Amino acid sequence: MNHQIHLQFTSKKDFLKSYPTLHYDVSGEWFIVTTPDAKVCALALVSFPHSENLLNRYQKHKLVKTKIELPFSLHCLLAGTPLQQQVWKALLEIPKGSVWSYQQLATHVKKPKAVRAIANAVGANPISPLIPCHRIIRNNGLIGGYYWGVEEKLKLLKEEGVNVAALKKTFI
DNA sequence: CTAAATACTATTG
DNA sequence: CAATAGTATTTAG
Repeated sequence: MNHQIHLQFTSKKDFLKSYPTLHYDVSGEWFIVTTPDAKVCALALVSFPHSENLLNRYQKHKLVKTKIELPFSLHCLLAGTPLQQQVWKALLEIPKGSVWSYQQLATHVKKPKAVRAIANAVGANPISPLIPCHRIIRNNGLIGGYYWGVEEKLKLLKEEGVNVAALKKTFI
């Protein structure tokens, strides 16, 4: 997945106003939602357990099944609350191979006590394949939740060279 | 506006 | 360990 990523943020309200209609399709292993002008709004693996839930999120929009091909350069348009946008941007700054706790992430966005809300924002991100949300773990070394399952999360971390065993010192 | 919910954390027993 | 209260923010009603 060596795509080039352009991120663009918008509020949910504006998003609905600007794009009452969305396109979606399954392209290869990707389940993909875009705007009519080919900006990616959501991306998930088709193996995603609740891929219909993803569409649920856009229930206020008109959803049209269209043939979509995944371009090399991804222009993403993410609709979210200010906090979510902040969190998602911060996630992209996490260097490969390192893991952050929710606490660190919260501190990074200057809201050290909002960990719980931050966790919410992390989980709400619609393009988990692009945003390294798997690099976030709980403070005590436990692996928190993951949309695609904890196993997948661990696998991704391992591939990035993270010493997973050291993380779960108190786990299992 | 209010109440419920949260992919968390720190503090108890 | 487990239960619980506490925290900030989003969502739903």
